[in-house]
Amino acid sequence: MSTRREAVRQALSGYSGFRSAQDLYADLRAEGSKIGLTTVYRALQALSDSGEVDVLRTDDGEAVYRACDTESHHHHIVCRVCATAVEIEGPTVERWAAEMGAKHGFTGVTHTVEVFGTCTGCS
Amino acid sequence: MSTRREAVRQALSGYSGFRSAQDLYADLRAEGSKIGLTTVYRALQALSDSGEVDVLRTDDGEAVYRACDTESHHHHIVCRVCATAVEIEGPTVERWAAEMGAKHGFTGVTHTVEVFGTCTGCS
DNA sequence: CATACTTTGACAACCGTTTTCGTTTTCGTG
DNA sequence: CACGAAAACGAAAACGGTTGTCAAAGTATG
Repeated sequence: MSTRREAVRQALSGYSGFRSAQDLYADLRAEGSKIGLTTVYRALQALSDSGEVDVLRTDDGEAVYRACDTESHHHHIVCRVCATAVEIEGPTVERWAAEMGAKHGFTGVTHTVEVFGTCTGCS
Repeated sequence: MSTRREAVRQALSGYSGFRSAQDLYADLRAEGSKIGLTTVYRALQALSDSGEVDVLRTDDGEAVYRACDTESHHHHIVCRVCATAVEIEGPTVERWAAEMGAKHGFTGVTHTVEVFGTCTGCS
């Protein structure tokens, strides 16, 4: 496990919400690191592969990343004003997605669920 | 309302699932149309603005569009091989999303849910 | 210290999307 | 029908995020 990857992980875990690769790169450079953009992308990809961070796409196609507290599969409810994200658990959805897959003869079923709203502070 | 836009709308409604702008462009050209890619994008954007089609992003950042048969809110299960999409209903998820929002003090809660799998024909 | 292997980062390539801009089509009006 | 303004069109260039390339730097091993 390289130092650079660790640096990216730390930069990401300093935030509670989602952060884009470019943002993280800017953060690290601002801190004086000489890291390259390529490496940030590679680190994020590796972290995402190992399940240490979540990835999702914003509406304009940019990938955003988030360091998760828990290892398990879960979803988020994201404030559409301040982008704060709260982790939510959903045995209900998991079961529902699996059922729907089975019902229509689909195998290897996965799903993405994102919930958006306005949080208490922003409404 | 222009002829081109109508052509794009029809090309899209010929499919039951999601279709990318590039796919639609290829479809139209294959039919002999001399439409330009730019126009396809413009038409899709206009249709999306007016709420006639839904847009979402695939995991690799590409925008995909669908013309919905029903006005009502529903989701899809998409085959990751052939991209066929089946509409599914989910009172369960709707309720779950609403509950989660309320539980964390979020207002104006919306959600996106997409289920992926491999359909019977492709597995 | 020598060697093999991995990681790094500058830079270029990619790809879907958007913008630009000159041309064509559409449409209301005389 | 003819005319001119306004809208739509499409080819090509620009754009922006992401990924690939490759030589240099780092690291472990013997």
